[in-house]
Amino acid sequence: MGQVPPSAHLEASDVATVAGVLDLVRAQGGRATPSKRVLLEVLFDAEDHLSVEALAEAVQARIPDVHLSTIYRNLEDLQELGVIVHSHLGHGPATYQLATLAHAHFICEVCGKAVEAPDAMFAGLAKTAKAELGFTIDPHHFAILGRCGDCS
Amino acid sequence: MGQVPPSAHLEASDVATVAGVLDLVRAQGGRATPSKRVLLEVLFDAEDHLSVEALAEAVQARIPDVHLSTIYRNLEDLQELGVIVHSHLGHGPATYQLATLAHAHFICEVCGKAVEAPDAMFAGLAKTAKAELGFTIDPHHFAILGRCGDCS
DNA sequence: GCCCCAACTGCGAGTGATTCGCAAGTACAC
DNA sequence: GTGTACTTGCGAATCACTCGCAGTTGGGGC
Repeated sequence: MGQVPPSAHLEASDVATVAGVLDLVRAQGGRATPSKRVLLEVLFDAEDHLSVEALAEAVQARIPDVHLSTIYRNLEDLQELGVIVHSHLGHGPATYQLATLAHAHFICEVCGKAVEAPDAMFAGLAKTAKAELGFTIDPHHFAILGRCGDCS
Repeated sequence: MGQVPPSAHLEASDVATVAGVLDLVRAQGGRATPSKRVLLEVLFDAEDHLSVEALAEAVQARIPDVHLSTIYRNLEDLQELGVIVHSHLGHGPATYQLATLAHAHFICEVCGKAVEAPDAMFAGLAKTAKAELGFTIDPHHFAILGRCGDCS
């Protein structure tokens, strides 16, 4: 800790640092445990989404005895706090990342390549879905399949 | 069989009837087995997508001893032939339906309601994805999450 | 500082969906 | 009819999680 004042009246804000998230965890009645801290450090360091397997490997590199079920439980807690999200990039296990970095994906069903899709690309669909179906879309959760340029 | 001539030179066409699909199966070196026939009848009768569990129940109502793994294997074969597709409507098991009936879905992440989305709604996204990323999208496979009008 | 207890953890077993290996069964080309 | 390659039933295996439980520990309260 350092850049965050010793609490007093912090309000679920400053989720931009590991320490900030741990303050939020405590504010919600949780505990700032080593496994949670290291998991957060890994997530903050990650450049893209990670599978639970990859997360576990990274966490266990620093704390060897952290059990997979603990990773799952911590991920679930952090999701409930809204700090992270998971998404499904095709079949296979889910991937996790910081909520602030969430984005949509196109996955090539031939070569498996994942392409990140800018949110702006979904503006039209979001508008139509809202207007015609009353539906507010969140395009981040499930990837959209298709074929990349090389495989068309 | 009846409306399809006894083969001779049929060309993977007429996939609009059970008999037509079974001809295609044979043409590709497969066998027209009872379990495959009944599975197809169930799929042709179905109005919407069915889970493997529902399919198995319907098939077993007519042929009690069909094993789940047989259902899975037949579904896989029919997918390879392009006759059916499966899609994921949120977490939970996949659902299957005739390829000709495939469409996209919006799923409410609060109440779970599934809304069918007309393909036209994706025309803009398809165009932009193609133009900007070279990506040809197939929006049918994974549902898009969000909130329905009632839950917003 | 110390205490206490709810939150957390490791561990192993359980679950749900799907896949696999194998030996017995059967569709269908010849 | 016959042979054989495709199918099937069955049970075990796998994969991604989830759960129950008993022991551990963070951190608010004194």
